[in-house]
Amino acid sequence: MTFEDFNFDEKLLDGLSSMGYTKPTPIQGQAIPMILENHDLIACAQTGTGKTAAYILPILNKVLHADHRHLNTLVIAPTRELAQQIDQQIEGFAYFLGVSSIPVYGGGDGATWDQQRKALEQGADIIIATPGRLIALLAAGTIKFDHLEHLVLDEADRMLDMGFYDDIVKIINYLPKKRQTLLFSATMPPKIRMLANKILTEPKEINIAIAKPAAGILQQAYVVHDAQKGAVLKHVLKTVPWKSVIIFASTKETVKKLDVVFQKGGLNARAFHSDLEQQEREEILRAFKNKQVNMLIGTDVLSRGIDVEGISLVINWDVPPDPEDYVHRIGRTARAETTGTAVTLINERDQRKFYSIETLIDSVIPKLPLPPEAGEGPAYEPQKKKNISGHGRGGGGGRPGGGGRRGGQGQGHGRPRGEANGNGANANANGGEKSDRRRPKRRRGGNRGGGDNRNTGNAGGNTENKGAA
DNA sequence: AAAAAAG
Repeated sequence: MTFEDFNFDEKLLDGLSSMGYTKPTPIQGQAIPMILENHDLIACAQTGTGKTAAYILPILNKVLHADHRHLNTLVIAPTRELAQQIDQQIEGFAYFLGVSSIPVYGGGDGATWDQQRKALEQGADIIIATPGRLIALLAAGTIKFDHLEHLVLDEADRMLDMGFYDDIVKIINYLPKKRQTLLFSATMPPKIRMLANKILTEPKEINIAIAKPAAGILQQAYVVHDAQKGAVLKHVLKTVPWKSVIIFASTKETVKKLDVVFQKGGLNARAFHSDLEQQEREEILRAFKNKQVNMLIGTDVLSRGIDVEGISLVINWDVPPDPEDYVHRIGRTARAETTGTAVTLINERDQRKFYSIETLIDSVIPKLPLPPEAGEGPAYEPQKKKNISGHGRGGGGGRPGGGGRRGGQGQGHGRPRGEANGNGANANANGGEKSDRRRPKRRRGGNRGGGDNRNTGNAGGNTENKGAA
């Protein structure tokens, strides 16, 4: 299949080939014809699947022949950075097409507000907005959507997580009833279904996304006490090759603390979170993309959608509260057919959360032994039972970081894609069917045995849960 | 149980 198959306008095809687009991704192959046929669409897909182009290209093809005096398309996205990025991607094509787009989001000073107003007065074909500012502009009467033809909700699940349900409904009340609506979401929880029923008409459905990280990502974890995180972080930064790295933490406070440490260490790092001025956020991201800054310490505001080349390493200082966020965090590496490493530090409190991630992605992530300088860590026992005090398995030999057991660890890195974990644990070879919703209740094999840490008896633990209903 | 987004 090629882009020629879609009967795109010559100008768009020229643009595509000069930008190096050759072959549609799976989601593009499925979504583009449906969108061209004016169907509403629910698409389960993550970033990194070519999702943005999947809706932008057919919309651009239609906008080419539309009346350029009116706003034609509204894209709503959860974060400002994502809105910017979508806008930039559109600009890339617009260059060839004479189609215009405006990003609209808050956080700037008064000047930004005025700029956006002015830009809107000049008119544009496509507007990419975050909900808050959009509502403000609608309420002020600055934006008129009387002739809108397309509405896109990007990362819809994320937006609902962030409490935007009412805002979205409010925005939709300003839109013409007759329009094409496209909803993209990484997951399909009931709330998304409800929203879809409310705002879509006889939608087609596509399901591309498997909550499964790209094949090029080598995933690893260390089971640690809090006090050991620093030493392990250092070790990882030293032993895994990287040019640009993102270190994720779940709270702004943690990000700020880490930043202080990094600055003291003289590292070329910047913190990234929502307490920063928007201008600063933009400047930092720009510097990171330019490689003037090579380390970013960020909250989950960075975890979705941000596409920066050359991030070969992602470190999770902690386990994200929402398992989906894990997939998004590590998806910042290994973009565009490259490979990358994702390392997660798991303390005692986070073990259950990490286990639910392993369940979600249906694979067991290897727990590496701690480097000697970090000392000995706790065991990985996410399914901890309330043991009657005294017995239980205690710690005998079950330590992933078990002393002296480091043989052959270094080779974990830089492994070619496809055998990321180097063991059978990645039981994911199927095309990604998620029939496997079971939730094992039993304690798994864990790291018992202290043998080859890459593959400790987890498989065995998994087979048991058939009986559990 | 945390972040983000309007000001």
